[in-house]
Amino acid sequence: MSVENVIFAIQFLRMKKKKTLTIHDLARELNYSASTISRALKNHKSISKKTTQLIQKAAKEQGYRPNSIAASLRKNKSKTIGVLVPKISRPFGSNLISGIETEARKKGYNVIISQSNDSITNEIANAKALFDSRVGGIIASLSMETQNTDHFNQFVDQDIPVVFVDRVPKDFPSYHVIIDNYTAGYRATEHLIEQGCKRIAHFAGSQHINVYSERRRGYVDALKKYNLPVDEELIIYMNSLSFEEGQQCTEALYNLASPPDGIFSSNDTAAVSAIIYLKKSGYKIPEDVAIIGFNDDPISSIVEPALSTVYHPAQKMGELSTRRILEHSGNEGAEIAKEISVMDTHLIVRASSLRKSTPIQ
Amino acid sequence: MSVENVIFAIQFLRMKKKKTLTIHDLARELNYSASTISRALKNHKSISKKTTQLIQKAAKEQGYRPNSIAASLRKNKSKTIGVLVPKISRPFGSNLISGIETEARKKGYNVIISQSNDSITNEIANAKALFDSRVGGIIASLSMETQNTDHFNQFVDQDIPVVFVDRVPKDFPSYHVIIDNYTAGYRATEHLIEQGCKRIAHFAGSQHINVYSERRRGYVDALKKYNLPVDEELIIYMNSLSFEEGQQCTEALYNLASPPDGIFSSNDTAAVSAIIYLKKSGYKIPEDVAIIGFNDDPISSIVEPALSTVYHPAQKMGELSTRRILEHSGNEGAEIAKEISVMDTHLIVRASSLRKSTPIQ
DNA sequence: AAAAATAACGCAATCGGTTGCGTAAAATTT
DNA sequence: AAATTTTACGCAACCGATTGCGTTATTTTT
Repeated sequence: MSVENVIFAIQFLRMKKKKTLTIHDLARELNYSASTISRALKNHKSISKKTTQLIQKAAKEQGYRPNSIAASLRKNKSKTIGVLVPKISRPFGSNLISGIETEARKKGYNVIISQSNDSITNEIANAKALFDSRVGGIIASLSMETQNTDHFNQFVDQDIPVVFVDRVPKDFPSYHVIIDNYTAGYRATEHLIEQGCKRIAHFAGSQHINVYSERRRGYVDALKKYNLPVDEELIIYMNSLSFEEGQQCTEALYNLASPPDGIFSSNDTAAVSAIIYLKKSGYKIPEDVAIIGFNDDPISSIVEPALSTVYHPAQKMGELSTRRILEHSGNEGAEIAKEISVMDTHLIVRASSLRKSTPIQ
Repeated sequence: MSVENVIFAIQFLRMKKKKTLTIHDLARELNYSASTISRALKNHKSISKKTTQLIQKAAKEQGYRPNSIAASLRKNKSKTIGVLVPKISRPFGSNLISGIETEARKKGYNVIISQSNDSITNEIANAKALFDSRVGGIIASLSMETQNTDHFNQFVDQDIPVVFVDRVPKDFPSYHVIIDNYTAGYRATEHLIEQGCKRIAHFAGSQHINVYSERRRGYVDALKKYNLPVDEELIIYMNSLSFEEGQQCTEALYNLASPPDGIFSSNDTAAVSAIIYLKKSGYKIPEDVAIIGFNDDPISSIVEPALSTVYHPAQKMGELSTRRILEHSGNEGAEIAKEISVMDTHLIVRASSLRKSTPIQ
């Protein structure tokens, strides 16, 4: 058996794994240097038209695919956006990500996702992982537990753009993409007042999270504006705003001596749970209790009566966040310390809050 | 101005961007070679305990973070799983991804997502992008349009494990993670028959997609088994199984001379749209029409009457798919041509199909 | 025609870990 | 004590693309 044969045998065993074509393979074959191949493939002007075409043609024919890992290493940054959200499987999370993915892929960026499950420990670990893979930017929505955001400093230090979405920290030199939660909370409450509610309860979330404290602030101010008393008994602070928690809290709420005739919930899930609980308990919605939620989740238009809610542009927020990252990546060292983008939102009035019997104006 | 000053000035301008610590920086500082640092950080046995501890301590103190891009390049594969689904924002998509992310992160893998929006063009482009970023494995659920899967060959050629989930191709040498759609369709239909339905319609999806053709096959066989006629007029082939399409098709269906008394829908969205349409039209659910859907989306337990459906373990399927990838990556060149994992599912019977008035047994 | 400018490409370092192989020193065996 | 093995580490190539700088050949300018 000759040496030739041995080599052949080994190669045969490895045949399954075809070697991927590199820029150097093309260089050798076409009698050009790797640099020229690289430049030709990117339409660099210093390479002649003829050569460029020849190289591109050969690359295409032979199915050359660039190794973006190598490019990333060399350029010390990857065309990748890291995403850090509490939960992917919630409508907000998946719509946000869908928006990010759509916009990112348009520009040739990949999207790496991670979820904190509302745990700060996970959030920190995920931030590390995203950093290690040298993402070109990061889009984050904070976990319920997050009070300190030091784990995002590493990105700023490297001039890696950070965009906080929806649940954002108070002070952090980065991009923010949010909605006006205060005004939304105000308008939602005002709407209930206009529908004749006198005693309006509020399902609140953790108050160190901006979205929940702002919604609460809007709620309180609307009551004050219309000279309604602010009764702390009617503000229910929930941990998760889950369906189960919503049911329990509603039950407690309606065991009060004087239960509310309206509920502004900080999310749709809890609002829907209230609707279901109250209907079962014999209350009429919206006649006895008018209800408005937040987010416009799919369930809100399915429940009966259909839930009034605040539209939350999750998909659009994802798209805008991505654009912010890409803009920043375009002009390195942009001198932006902080930029807040407030996206549009509006009430969606459905049956759960519309008392046809009491037209206000 | 001395040269020193010039350099200082330049460095000052760049100060914003702190240099990241590399293995070589540590090597220089600790008087070891880069190889030793690298090995020590991975607890390689050829490095003494003392040195290992010393190096790990220094690395930790100085906040060293490995550049996983560099590692990926050298090892020619990344600890990254690529995901390709039709739509992230649908419950199935987001739950699947959630499962993938959970399992992947546990093992230190990143997850890159992409959505085809049910377009074959996007699917091909996304497959390319995932290949270019040299993912360690790929998990895919086919688009509605996909009939040819050549764009997945590049992964097989490189021995990059491919897992198809839910919507899978007929013949492809890879892992498959599915449910038994035939049996599920059979049981769902059987359930309606047991509830006294005699004329059962079926909302079907594109028949070149395995999940829809299998469900249809189960439906047909159940009818035959119970000696009910198979009326092609009652099998509605939809394109998207969307809410709107569901409503339109339901309308057409109930304009027939003899409309059905039961509907087995291939998804929950269309089933819910039928419930809402029929209720509005004065039909009683389940007395006049018993309905069962597929997937167990959140809306199915919110709609009234609550929708009976087939449980779809999306999250679990994501977790298992990920495990398949990791197993394969563990033992290179595993001789697996094809492996099909069928996950458990079951009926969830709710009010929309439960005719208390007609207990069969 | 000489000088200058431009076009078209190659060289070689670089990004930051990883790893096969080599080697000196220490430990163990005979 | 000599021979052998083991321990602990370094050298240098490597992964594949990118890019500053340099070098011819060609074209343009004066």
